[in-house]
Amino acid sequence: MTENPTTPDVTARTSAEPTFRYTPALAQEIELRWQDRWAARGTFFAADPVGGLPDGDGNFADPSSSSFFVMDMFPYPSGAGLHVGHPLGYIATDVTARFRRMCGDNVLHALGFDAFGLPAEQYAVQTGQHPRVTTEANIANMQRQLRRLGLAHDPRRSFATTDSDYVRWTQWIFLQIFDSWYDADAVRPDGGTGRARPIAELEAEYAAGTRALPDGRAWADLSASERRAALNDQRLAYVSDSPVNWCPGLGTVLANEEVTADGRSERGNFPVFQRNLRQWNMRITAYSDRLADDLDLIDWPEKVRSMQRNWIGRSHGAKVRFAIEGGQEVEVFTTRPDTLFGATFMVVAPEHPLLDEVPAEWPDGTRDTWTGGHASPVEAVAAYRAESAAKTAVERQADAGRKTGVFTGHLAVNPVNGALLPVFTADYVLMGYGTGAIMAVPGGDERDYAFAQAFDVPVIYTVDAPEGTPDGARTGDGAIINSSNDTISLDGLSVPEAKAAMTAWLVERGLGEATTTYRLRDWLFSRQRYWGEPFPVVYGDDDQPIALPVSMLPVDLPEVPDYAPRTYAADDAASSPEPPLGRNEDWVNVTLDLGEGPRQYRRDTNTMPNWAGSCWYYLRYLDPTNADAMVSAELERYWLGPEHNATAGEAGGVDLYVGGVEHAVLHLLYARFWHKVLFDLGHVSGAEPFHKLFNQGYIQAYAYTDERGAYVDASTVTEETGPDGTVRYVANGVEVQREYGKMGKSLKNVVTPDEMYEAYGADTFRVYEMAMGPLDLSRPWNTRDVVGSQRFLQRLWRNVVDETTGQVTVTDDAPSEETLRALHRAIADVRAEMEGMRPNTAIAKLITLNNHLTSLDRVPRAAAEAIVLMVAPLAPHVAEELWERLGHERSLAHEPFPTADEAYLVEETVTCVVQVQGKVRARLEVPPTISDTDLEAAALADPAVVRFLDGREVRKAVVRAPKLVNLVV
RNA sequence: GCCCCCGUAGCCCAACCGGCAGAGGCAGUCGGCUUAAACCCGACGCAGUGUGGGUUCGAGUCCCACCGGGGGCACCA
Repeated sequence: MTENPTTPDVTARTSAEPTFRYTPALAQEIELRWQDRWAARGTFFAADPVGGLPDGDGNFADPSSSSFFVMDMFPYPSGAGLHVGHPLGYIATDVTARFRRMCGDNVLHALGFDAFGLPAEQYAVQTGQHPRVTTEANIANMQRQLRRLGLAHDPRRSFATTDSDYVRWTQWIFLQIFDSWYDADAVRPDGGTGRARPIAELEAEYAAGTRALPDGRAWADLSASERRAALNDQRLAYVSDSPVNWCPGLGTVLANEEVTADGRSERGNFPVFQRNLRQWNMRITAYSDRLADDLDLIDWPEKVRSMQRNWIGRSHGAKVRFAIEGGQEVEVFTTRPDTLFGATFMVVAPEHPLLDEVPAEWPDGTRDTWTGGHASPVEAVAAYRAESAAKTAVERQADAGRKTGVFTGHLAVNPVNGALLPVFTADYVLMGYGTGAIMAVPGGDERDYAFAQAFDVPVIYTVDAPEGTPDGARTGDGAIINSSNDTISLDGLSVPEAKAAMTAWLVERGLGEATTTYRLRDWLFSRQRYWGEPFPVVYGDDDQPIALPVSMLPVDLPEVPDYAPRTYAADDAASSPEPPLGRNEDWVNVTLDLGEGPRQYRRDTNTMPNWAGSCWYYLRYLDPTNADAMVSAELERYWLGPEHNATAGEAGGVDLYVGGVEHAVLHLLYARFWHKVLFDLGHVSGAEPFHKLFNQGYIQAYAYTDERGAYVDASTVTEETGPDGTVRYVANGVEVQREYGKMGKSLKNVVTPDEMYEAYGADTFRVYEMAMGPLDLSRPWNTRDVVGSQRFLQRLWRNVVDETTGQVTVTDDAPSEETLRALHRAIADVRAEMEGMRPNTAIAKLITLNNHLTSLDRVPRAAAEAIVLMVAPLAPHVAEELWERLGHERSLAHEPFPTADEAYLVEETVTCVVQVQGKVRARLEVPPTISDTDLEAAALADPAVVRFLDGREVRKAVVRAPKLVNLVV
C-alpha cells in the first residue's frame, strides 16, 4: 500500500485526540447528518407564490416578496467524475444563495442536467449500451458527489434535458419559432421596432392582399404547396440548401460557433469542410441589432459583452454600385466610402456570380502579373475558382496574409470619376460577408495594399500624411486629399466628415446607400446524431416541412440498433452526412391525420444540437412540473420578470448566473435569441434571460515531469529549499520540473472532492475553495494549504464546544466593549464582502473575529451566535451543528444575517498621519470628528513635525481630516 | 498582428474615491503546554508593489512604453 502524503491518516490520529474535537471524522458525521435533515425537512424548497410549489413547511411565498434566482451553468453529466476544480462555481452560488436567503430574499436555486450530447452517445457506440442508461448512471453519480458538498438546492426542481417531459417543451418552443416570422416594421411593447409574429398573421396578410409576397406573385394563384413554400421561406426556423460546415470526423454538420478560426471542430478538433446541404437554420440574424443593443441592459463582464459584439460584428458603411464594362453591375460594401477616389481595382469572391461570365480575351492594359500565365480570362478564372474551391478551411487559414488571385478581364467604372478599374477575383474576399465584392483601396486598407504590391497595381492615397511617412496603407484619420470631381470635393475634410458627405452624394445620385452589415450568420440547427431532440416536423410529398400539432408532442427517439452516425475519414471532404435516425424505416415513415385525412409522411431524421436544451432550462426551474405550459406566466413574472426585485432592471432575467467564460458566445448568444423570440410572442415578460453574469476563474494545478519529460504523480513531489534559497522539486529522490496548468488524469495531478471529504470534510473544502482568492481569478490548487481552513473551523468549534466533554462553553455574560467592537466591525465587513461576492475577504474578516474570540476565557453567547450565523453560508454543516448545540431547534438557513450596530463601529480616536513633503513624519491620535483647522494646528504643533520643517515656511497644507495632513514646504 | 485580464513577502492573496504597503491563510523562526513529540496556544513581517518614464503635495492604485503569465479575435472590406 502506498501512502498518499496529501491525505493525513485520519484513523491513526483520532485515538489520541479528544472525543469531541472537530476532526475529519466528526465533520463527516455532522455533514451527512445535516444533509439528511435538510432533505427530510425540505429546508431548501423554494416557495412559489400561491399556485406553484410550497416551501418545506407547506407555505407559499408572498407574491410581493423579493425573489432571487441563482443559477449555475448547466452541467453535462460526464462519466469521468469531478476534480476539485469543478465544484468552485457550485460552491460560490451556494454561498451567495444561502447568504441572500438569510438576508430575507426568497431564493430559488436548483441544478438540472444538460444530458444530450456526444460523450454519452460515443460511449454508447463503443459499448452498445443505450445512451440513456449511461446518462442516468452519470447523473446519479454526479448528484451523489455534489450532495456531499451540502448544496442548498431545491431537489424538486431538478430535471434532465433528456426527460421526455422536458423534450416535449423543447420541441414546443421549436414549433413556436417555426410558426413565427420576423416583422422588421412591427412595433414592440417596449417601444422598439421589429419583432417575431405568428406565421398565421403573415398568411392572413398574404391572403387578404394587405402584404405583397417578396417575389410579387399573387397568393390566389399559388397552389397549396407553393403557399407552404412561400411561408416556409419566412419562418424563423427554416430548412435551406446552403453552404454549411460539414465535419466528416464527427459525421455531422456544425454551427459557425462550433468551428474554430483555423477551420476545425471545437469538439474533437477534426477538419471542417464547406458543403452545400439541406439543413435546418434559425434566423438569429433577424435579431442582430437587438442582441447587440440589449447588451447595454444587462450586468455582464465587459469581456463577454465585447466577445458577443465582436461575434455579431455590426459595421456601418455604404453599398456602392459599380457599372461593369459590357453591361453588368456589381455592388460592393465598404465601411470607408470616403476612400472611393483611392480605389484602383475591385475584387470579387471566387464564388461571385459576376464570374459566371467573363471576357474571352485579356483587355488592353492587362499586365503579365495579373493573368496567372493563362491565355484568357475564361481559363484563368476557371482555374482560380477550382483551386479555391478545393482549398480546405485549414489551408485557407494557413494562407491568410499571402495574397493570391487573378484578373477576371472585367473592368469596372468608378462612379466618382469614371476611372476603369480591373476586377480581380481573390479568396481574401469572402462571399458570405457584405456583398462578396469590394472596391480595393490600397492607399487605405492593409489587405488591399498587400494585394496591390503582389499584383503590381497602383496606389492612390486619399488621406494626407506628413513628409517622410513610410509607404503602406493609411488607415487612421487625417485630412482628405486627391478626392474631388465636378460635383463634390472631400479634400480637407476629416475621415468621418468625408464618409458622411460621400454617402450623401451617392444616395442623391442613386449610386448607393448607407447600410449596416453583420458578421453573424444564421444558426445552423440540425445535427446528424442520435442522442438529441428529434424535430417535431414531418415532410409530405412536396418535401416541405410541416409542423406536428402540439398534441403529438413529445416526439421521442426511436429505439435503434446502432447509435452511431456514419463517420468518415476526418479529411474525406466528399462524404455526406447520414443520420442514425434514418436507419429506422418504421419510425421514419408514419401515417398521420394532420387535417387532410390520414396520409403518409416522412419524419425528419436530424436531431437538434446540444444547445437546444440549454436555451431555456432556466425557465423550467421555475415550474418543473407544469404539464400545460413550459412555465406559468405568474411564476415567470415573479422569479424572472422585469423589476422582480430591486436590482432586476427593465429587462429582467436570472439574478446571478455563474459559469465559465467558455460559453461567452455559443450558449449565451443562443439563449438570448430564444428568449427574445419567446418575449416577442408573449411567453416571457422580459427581454433578457440572464441579468447578472459572473465568470468564475479556473482552479489550476502544478504538474511535474521527470528528466524524460514523463509526468510523475504530483502527490509524491516534495519541495526542497537549498542553502542559497533556490527551490527544487523532488520525487523519489530525483529532481523534477514544475509546470502550471490544468488538472487532468494524463498530467497526474488530479485531486478529487472525494479525497477532500475524506481528509478534511466538505465544510473545510468549501472554505478553502472560497478563501483561495477572488472568485473570478484562476489560481493554483495547493492541498497543503487546506489545513488553514481546517484550523479555522476547528477553532470556531472550540470557541463553542469543549473538546473533551462536548459541552457548550459559551457564557451568557455580556460581551466586553472590545469584543462588541470586534464583533460589529466584523459584521459590517463580512456583510459588505459577501454582498460584493468576495468570499475570500469575508473569510479573512471571520478568521480575525474568530481569533479574537479564541483569546477570551469564555466566549459570550451573543458573539458565538453571530459568528456561527455568518459562517453558515460558507460552512453550513458545522454552523447548523453549533447553532443546534447553542439551543436552537430550527435550522439557521432562514435566520436573519447579523446586522452591525453603528454605535460600535465609531472609533474613539483615529490615527492621523502627518506627512512633510509626502513622507510620514509623525502620527497623531485625534478624535474622528476633528475639523480640518484643528487638525492642521495640531500637526504644526507636533515636535517631530517642527523638527522636520526646520523653520521652513509651509507653502501648502493638504488636510484630509481626520486621517491625514500633508505639509508642503 | 490586434484587443482584454493579471504581475504586491518563499507561496496563495488583502489594501475603499490616489492618502501609514499587510487583513487572512500556508511555509518558516522563537517561546509556552508536554516525560517527549504531535495537536494546540502565543509571538515574530526591511516585500517598497515586474521594468523604465510621466502626472500629482502624495502613486500598488491614474497615464505612456516595455517585460512576463493567461485568455479572446484574426483576410469580415
